[in-house]
Amino acid sequence: MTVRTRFAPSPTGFLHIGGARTALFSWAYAKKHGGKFILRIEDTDVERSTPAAVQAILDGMAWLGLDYDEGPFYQMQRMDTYKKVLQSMLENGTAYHCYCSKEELEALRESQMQQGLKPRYDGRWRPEAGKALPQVPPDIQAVIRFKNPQTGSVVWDDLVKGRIEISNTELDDLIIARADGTPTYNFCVVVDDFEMGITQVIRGDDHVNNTPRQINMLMALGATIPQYAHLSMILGDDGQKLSKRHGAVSVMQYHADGYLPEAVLNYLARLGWSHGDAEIFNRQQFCAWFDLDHITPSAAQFNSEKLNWLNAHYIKEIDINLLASDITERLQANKIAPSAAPCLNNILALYRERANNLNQLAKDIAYFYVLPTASAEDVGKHITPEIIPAMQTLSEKLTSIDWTAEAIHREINAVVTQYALKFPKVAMPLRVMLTGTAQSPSIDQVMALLGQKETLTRIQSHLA
RNA sequence: GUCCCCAUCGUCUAGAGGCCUAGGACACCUCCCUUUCACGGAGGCGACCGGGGUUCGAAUCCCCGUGGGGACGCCA
Repeated sequence: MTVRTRFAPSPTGFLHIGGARTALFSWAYAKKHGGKFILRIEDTDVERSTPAAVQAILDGMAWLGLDYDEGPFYQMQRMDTYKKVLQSMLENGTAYHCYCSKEELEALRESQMQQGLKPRYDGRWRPEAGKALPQVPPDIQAVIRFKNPQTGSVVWDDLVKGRIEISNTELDDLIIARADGTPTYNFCVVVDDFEMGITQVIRGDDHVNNTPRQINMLMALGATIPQYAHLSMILGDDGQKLSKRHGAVSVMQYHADGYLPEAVLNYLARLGWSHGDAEIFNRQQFCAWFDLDHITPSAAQFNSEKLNWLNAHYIKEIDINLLASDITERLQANKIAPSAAPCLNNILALYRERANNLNQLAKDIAYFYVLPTASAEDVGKHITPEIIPAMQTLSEKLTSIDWTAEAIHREINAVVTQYALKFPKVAMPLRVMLTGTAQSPSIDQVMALLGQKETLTRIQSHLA
């Protein structure tokens, strides 16, 4: 049987880091087994679903390079199918109408909680042989409930958590269609997983409790039960649960924050999954290695430091032209247009080795295209009155040489010798004058890239 | 409250009864490289939640605690 996995987000917000990992694992599992990966948008919550959120999910997946073989399917467009299944369940007695009002149910829940019981529907409208049902109230629109088995238990062998058994006495008759007739989550999932032939359901472990209900419905529909793999949640950097208010950032936020998708992907892959000691691996390698056996059942805490480390790695690795176009966008976002003169590719070749963030990288090289302003502190510390004569001499020497890093280096050395100084005594003021900061790669290389004219202009402006 | 799940360095993890004096990675510390800051290289610090079993032998299996988390919607 060919593997078919799916990612089924609800479009009520952006694609966050936990959802992205779920998608990644489902995607990788399908790739690994030569199967199909399906994207299904679970938009049956009309109140909260938005087209913007759908787009955000699509964008997030595209950015990470998670392509799907089928879909996106939208549940709201599959109403006819659900209605049909609902009707047949009503007919064969696996579902029934319930006329309880929301207030009635609320009261029931409350009293059960008070008694220390697990709140659940008491089955007052559940048809039973020889049981008299209440009078149908005229003013209430019925919901449809699934007639869950009341004895026995549901058992499945979870691919990450192992065997899980839940007694049917823990379950109640859940609502599968609202009063307005729209089907609810648990029902749509079941119908879709069945009809789409999903073989492995890989999802967050907040769904563990839904699984027995879904299995019961699947059985009522005569479906083959898929395998389930429940992934533990991802905690924030501080060990706290991720929430909209607390660190659950959109994957696109990582793009905005200067991360390469390769780094985020690699990081996410290692969060809860491992392949021996392997830490760095690309998409292809991951797909070849991925399996459900090496997923950790416990929750994982997000660690930005490690993401930074991976980002640094991929900034070094990425194709220089791709890096240049990314950095160009970031420069432009800061109203800086990289000109042809100092070649961006060459600048990046020099700077990528030391960067771990694209925004920082763009910021660090901005001085090539826009005149930097050094802090008074750096100026005062490095451009001292004593060094001015040496700088003046250097400036003169630099006017008549071949503009290469080697030649520049020779001239600096000559001045260092002439004035009996240490190399940094000359290099540091140059750094401050040319880059506006006290940190940069080798100053001779910086000068070579900056160009003779611009270099001399900047030096002179500090000597005048 | 009820049900379910989880538990190895600060963090991510390796670990399928002897390969474990518990390995790797991030972070941190030291040193080296050096033209500043980084990068890179070499070292270092640092963990099996507790208690009982089972076994010749347990990080690994079982039980009980403890701690954490999740679920209990006409949300998904």
